[in-house]
Amino acid sequence: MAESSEPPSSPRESARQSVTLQDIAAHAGVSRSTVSLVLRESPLVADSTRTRVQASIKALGYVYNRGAAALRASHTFTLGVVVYDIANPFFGAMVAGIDSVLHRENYVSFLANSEDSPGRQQRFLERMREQRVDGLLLCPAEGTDPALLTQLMDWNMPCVQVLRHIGTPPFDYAGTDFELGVRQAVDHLVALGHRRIVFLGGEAEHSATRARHQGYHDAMHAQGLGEVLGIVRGPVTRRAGFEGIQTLMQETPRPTAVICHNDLMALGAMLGLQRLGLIPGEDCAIIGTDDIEEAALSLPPLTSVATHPFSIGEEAARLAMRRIANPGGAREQVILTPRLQVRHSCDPIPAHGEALYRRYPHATLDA
Amino acid sequence: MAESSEPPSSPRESARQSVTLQDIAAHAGVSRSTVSLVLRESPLVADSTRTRVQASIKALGYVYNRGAAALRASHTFTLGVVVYDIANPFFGAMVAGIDSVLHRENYVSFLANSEDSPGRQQRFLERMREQRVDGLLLCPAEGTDPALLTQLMDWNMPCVQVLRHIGTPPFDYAGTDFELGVRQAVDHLVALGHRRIVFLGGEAEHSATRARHQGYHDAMHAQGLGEVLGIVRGPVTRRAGFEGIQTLMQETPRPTAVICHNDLMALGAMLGLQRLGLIPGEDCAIIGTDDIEEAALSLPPLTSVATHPFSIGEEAARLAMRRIANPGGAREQVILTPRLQVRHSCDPIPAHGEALYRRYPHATLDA
DNA sequence: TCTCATATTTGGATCAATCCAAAACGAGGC
DNA sequence: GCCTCGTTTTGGATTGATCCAAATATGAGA
Repeated sequence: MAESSEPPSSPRESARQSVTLQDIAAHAGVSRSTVSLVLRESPLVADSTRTRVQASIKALGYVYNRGAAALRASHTFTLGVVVYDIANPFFGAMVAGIDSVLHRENYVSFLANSEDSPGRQQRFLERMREQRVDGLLLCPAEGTDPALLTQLMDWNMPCVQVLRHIGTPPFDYAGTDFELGVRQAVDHLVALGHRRIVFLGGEAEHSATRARHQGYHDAMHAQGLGEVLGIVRGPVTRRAGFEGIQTLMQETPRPTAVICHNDLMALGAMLGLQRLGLIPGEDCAIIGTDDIEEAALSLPPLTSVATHPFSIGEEAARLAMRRIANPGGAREQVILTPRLQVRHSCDPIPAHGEALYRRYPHATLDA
Repeated sequence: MAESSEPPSSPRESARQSVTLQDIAAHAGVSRSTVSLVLRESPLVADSTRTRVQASIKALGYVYNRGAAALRASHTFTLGVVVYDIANPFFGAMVAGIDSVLHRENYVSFLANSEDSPGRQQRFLERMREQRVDGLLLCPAEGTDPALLTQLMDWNMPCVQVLRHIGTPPFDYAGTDFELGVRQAVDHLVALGHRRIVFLGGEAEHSATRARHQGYHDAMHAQGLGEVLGIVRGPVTRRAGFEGIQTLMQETPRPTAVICHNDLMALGAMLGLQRLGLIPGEDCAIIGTDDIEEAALSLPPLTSVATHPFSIGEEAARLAMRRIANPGGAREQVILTPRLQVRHSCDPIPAHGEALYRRYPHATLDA
């Protein structure tokens, strides 16, 4: 129906169907099998043969058919990647890290954005199974049933969890030490003289949140501030930061410092302070998590726990490569060390005159 | 070698190789062909048969093999997507838009980050051909040879260009009206009383830059400001904005307003002003392009030409679906209309006392 | 020159689906 | 009871590579 009589515009020799191994073999005077070996860069074939075959491949304009190869071979050189919010620049950087490693390894990846919906995630994973991908990189959607891991094992599908994890060890995982990160933030604030330190964000539904809350709890206790204030649970969006801090600032006594679940929240929180006519750093210190690029550009520049998304992506991809090469090997957890990137959102600014921020009482998230 | 004697942990019946159409057929008492028709939701099969077959499929735990299907069928329900900077939140949003459409259409996509390298892009495209993807969504890397389009036609590979385009029409394209966007920015500034308006950024190596420059040129002439100032070409990164504006501010007479190629540059430019002790809006108005999420969060909130990346992604994906369904159809260009999102980076702030921004003379991109 | 080990090459079976032309079925009409 | 026509179903050919065991070529040493 949609089949025109002729391939519209190719004066070349794509006229016939398509060139196959068989054609190359005939042209080069060898067998199909030998051509196949050349394509796969097998050391078995003699140099002279290899050269001849390669010439034929070029001459006939051969195109390798991965689908056909995959039918028989055990690998597809293909990976599935699931993130839950690709619009978040943190994940953009992470995907860039993944891509850089896969490119070197001659792998290619399917990407899906689960939007934190376990159903959507599940559909994609099933599709990946149908595509016979060699493995998965998975940032599990919030609320994912831990049984998913068992399912993937049943499927015999290597899976590296990234950033968040579900189920119980051992599993493959690449992420950062969130507990340490929060501890660094708390210690930094305490050193600056803060005691009323709140942790803002997270619903405790997944590991990355639990780890942060645990880190906060432990660090506060270690500093002898255990019960001074606490954790405010909630979503982790800009808006949640914007609104959350405004609520916090109405409490008495006020907190003097807030550590945010991620930079998006922290940037929202700074805007929220401004909305109240307060000054980030002076009226309330703010620390974010992730150190996305934007963090350096806010006013004041945001102090943030750098979690190195690009590196996490690289490590996750490398781990997946190792697991694919050795499916039975011991599971690994690659935990990067975060680093507190100190900027100016905790500086007590020497007050002189009207606070500049108060010039923008109209600051909102939408305008 | 890496083959353990037993699939490690599946008490289920994945014990044997894998379930094929043949097995389903036997179980349901029909032929292979019928099962295939059921899988493809053909209206040919009788309801009773369909039900029976579906039951068998479920009972045996069948997994569709896309590789095998692709070998014979004309479609793979697979797409290749190439962007040049996935870490840029603009592209994150665009990819999210693409993903949302593809998900509805039961398509799945390979993603590559070309890093604006034509070589890397070419490698990926060849790989996509090997994978027999049904089509491509391509944001061409800077410096891509226009002959690429001819090559893709030779390959018989549908391709929708996004945001940038190479070659000459007709081709499929989805993007925004950059010329109009810049015109809106210029007109807005002129209405505020500005005359010394500079356009900052772009190397004129690709369509999206040329269109912006053209739009600037036309709008300035329409306003009778043709030769007042001009375009400063260069890279389009945050750093370029940061440094570019500092150079501009040392010229005499200074520009009073700067329109930036994208928001990243604009955010960098605002920081650059602060570094000089100048105030965005008051000492120099700034307008960005894209209206990424961060734009609302800067201080002052950035006025920006909204280009709706999510919608562009959706439109591009929909166009690709149409082209795949009808390869011979007339090429389409889907051009969205940008909208000037006015915030406060052009407000002449009533001066009172020391400018708050001057409190952060240490503002840099790295700290 | 013959043997034996090593280095190359090969053909047939196989992977798991789709395509297609033809066969089987079932219900009306004559 | 036979014929026709539309609806379902089917078997065989086909897609294009890899796997594997066996065949052949090559070279060194006796």
